[in-house]
Amino acid sequence: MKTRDKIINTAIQLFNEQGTKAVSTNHIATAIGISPGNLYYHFRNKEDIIRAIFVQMDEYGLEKYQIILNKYQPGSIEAMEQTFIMIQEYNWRYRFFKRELTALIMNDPLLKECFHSTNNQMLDMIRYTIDCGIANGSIKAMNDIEKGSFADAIWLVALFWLNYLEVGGEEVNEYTLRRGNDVLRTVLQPYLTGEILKNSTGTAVLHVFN
Amino acid sequence: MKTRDKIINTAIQLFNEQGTKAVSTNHIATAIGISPGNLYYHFRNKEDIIRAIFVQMDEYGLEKYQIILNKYQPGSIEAMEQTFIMIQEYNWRYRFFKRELTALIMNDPLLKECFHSTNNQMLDMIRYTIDCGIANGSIKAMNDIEKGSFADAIWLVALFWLNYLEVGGEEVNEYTLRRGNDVLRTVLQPYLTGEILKNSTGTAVLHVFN
Amino acid sequence: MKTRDKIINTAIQLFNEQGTKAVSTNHIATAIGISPGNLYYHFRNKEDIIRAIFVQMDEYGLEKYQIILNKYQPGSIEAMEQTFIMIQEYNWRYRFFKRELTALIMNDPLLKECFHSTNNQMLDMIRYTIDCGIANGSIKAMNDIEKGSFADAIWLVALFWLNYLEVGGEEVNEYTLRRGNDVLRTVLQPYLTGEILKNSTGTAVLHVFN
Amino acid sequence: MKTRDKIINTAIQLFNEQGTKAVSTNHIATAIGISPGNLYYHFRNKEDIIRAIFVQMDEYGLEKYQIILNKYQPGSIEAMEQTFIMIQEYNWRYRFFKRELTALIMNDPLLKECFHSTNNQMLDMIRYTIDCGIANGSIKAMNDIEKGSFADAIWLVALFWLNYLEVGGEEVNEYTLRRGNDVLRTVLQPYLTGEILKNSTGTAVLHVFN
DNA sequence: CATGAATGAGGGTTCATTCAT
DNA sequence: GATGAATGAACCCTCATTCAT
Repeated sequence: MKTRDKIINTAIQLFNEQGTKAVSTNHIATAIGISPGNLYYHFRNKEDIIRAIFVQMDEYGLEKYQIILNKYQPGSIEAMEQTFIMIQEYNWRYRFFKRELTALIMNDPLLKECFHSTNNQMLDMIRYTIDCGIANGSIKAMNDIEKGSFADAIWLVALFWLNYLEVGGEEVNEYTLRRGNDVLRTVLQPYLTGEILKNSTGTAVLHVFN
Repeated sequence: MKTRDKIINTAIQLFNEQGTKAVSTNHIATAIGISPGNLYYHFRNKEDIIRAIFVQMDEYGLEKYQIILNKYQPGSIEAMEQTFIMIQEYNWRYRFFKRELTALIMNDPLLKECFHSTNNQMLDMIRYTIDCGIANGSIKAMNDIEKGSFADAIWLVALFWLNYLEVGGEEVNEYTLRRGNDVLRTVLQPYLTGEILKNSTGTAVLHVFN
Repeated sequence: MKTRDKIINTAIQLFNEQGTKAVSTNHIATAIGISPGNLYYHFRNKEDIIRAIFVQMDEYGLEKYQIILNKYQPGSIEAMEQTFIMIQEYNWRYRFFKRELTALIMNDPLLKECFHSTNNQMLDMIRYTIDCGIANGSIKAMNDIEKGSFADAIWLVALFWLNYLEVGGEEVNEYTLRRGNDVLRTVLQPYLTGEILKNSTGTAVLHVFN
Repeated sequence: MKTRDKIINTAIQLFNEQGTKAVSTNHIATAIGISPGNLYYHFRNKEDIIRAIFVQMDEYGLEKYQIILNKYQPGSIEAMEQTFIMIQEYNWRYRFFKRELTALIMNDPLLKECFHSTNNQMLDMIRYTIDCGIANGSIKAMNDIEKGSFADAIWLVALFWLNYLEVGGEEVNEYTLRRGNDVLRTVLQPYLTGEILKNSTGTAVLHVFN
């Protein structure tokens, strides 16, 4: 693996374990076995590393989402569930990021802009998915205000389920993630036309988190 | 005002504005106009300040909640809405705390225990409220698993609406808080028996946030 | 007991346990249950406390020595043994002082002078005792140079036996103190005329150290 | 000279002059002309410096002792005298260490263990030397208890002669060191078989202390 | 690409001491 | 005699960052 990638991956791991403030650039360099100077050859500063991680996050998320879109009908229940699972896996993989999001964004306007752009794209996708669902009859019709709140509710659950678990002192595992899916379904189900959501099997999640 | 209270209040303000890591104990002391030594006369260390803030938070939340319970029927829609508004105000007042929650809890086991205890109490209250609602007929009957997910959904929205706004780059104001109420209603409404929730007027929120 | 004496006694105890640098004036005040201001009403500063302890030490040592002189013939073996035991008890009671002696003296010229004066008095007493012993025939005759070395040897053992134990990682107790007496006898015996020193019974030491 | 060595040497010098507590890490750094950060690049903390000094002490003492063993017959009077002179030189070179020994050991369990190990080795060597002396007839026969006291007496004088001088307010110089040798001889001589110890010329000491 | 010694500002914290009450 | 809040210098140590090699 290239040094640059080693830095990014090691940084992600250490940030997840200890938080960005507790992990110094020298810690990262030591963990990889390179010199502090070398780290600064590849990145201008610590923020630069975090921004690079964000770029990776972005690409990773998009890629995974494309896979889902290729497999499942947009607006279908399956697509929604798979997306939720994917987002949880994503949130777990980069969990330091969401945990410290506000602080990170406060200190780095560039990152702030990048993040908001991505976040808005995701919300747009959700709204588009809802529109698809309404169009194909799987979701009940609703006006724009209702649609906005519905999208917010879904995105809120997807975004913060992991934080909700952490904050509640619960481990992140197959079972607690399935519970997240149940919560999402609690929000979704009343707005679906008829088809009853199958119980999540959790298998998709299972092999992802280890 | 006593020095101890000045320290707590100034710390809250600076933590909210810049985050706990960016605010040094000397910053706090300077902001108040006292010596660094004096700050350490009143608190053993930085964590001690944060714990003292948490104690204040706890008391503040309980007090506000009592006021609501004295005014509104537990399990009623009004009580829920008022509680939601109250929680948002609370979250805003101590917004650094929720933003950095995981990191704070990671570094201070004492705080971790305190927080989990409070958090579980809140969840218990929500479940109790749901039971009241079911008992008095305002909420549809549901089994225990459904009830668990329903409570999680409600608590998730209440806990993280502010973070959702911050993360989305939206200001916290009367309008965005009302939207939070709308999202909560999106989740609640389908599980209510008949009575349609009135649109939130937002007046209660209005004078609270300035 | 008067506050001033409480301060001195508590300071001795804490200094013995933790060393003078680790024990702050506030620690002393807290340990007694008085305010820091009150401590500074009784003593001008920390050094002043240490000097007061030294004065107490001096009086204590003199007093104990007088008791021995009243009971035993100066220059007799019994007087020497009793004196040795007394000095060990004294060194133990104020053990922080000998441990940190050089450092304390370095930082306080006043204390330095006081200590040297006392120390010289003790050496004079030893030389006088030797003279007595030679005069009454219990100690072999020797020239002045030999007498000087002999006095140094005796005083060295008496002064540093406790430090020798501490440095060697040995506890200070009845047994190790008796060993100190044996070492002293190893130095003394060859210079005595005929009378064989009785084995130390240790009883005198026993009830002193608890 | 390498920075690491500069730190060690400067630390020894300053510690000797002012004591370990009075000398801050910043003092050391300033004295060398390096930044505080650089000092902490080479040593984890202040204790680490002291431990490094101890390691140097150990090596230095062993090396010097080997030289003596190669030149003089073990158990011979010459070897003892040379060793005594060497130990005084050693104690002077690292005089802060013996002065503060108990305090240093109290605060650093690692150092404690290291020191005790070295100290026991030295005592073992002395006992071995006595055995050699008895075996080759230069030291009178004695039982084990006597041997133990004899070894303690010798080691006590060797260890604390310098402290005895400091505590007595005497300078450390050629003359006072020779007096130390005289004291040692006062203890030794009665236990030697016949050969009379020559007066120490002190020449070996002379060129060592400047 | 990479090293690693070096920088220096700043962080949390302690403590001898003061002083108004 | 006594209180206790307050001071401020100093301490140990960290860390993002630089730069000669």
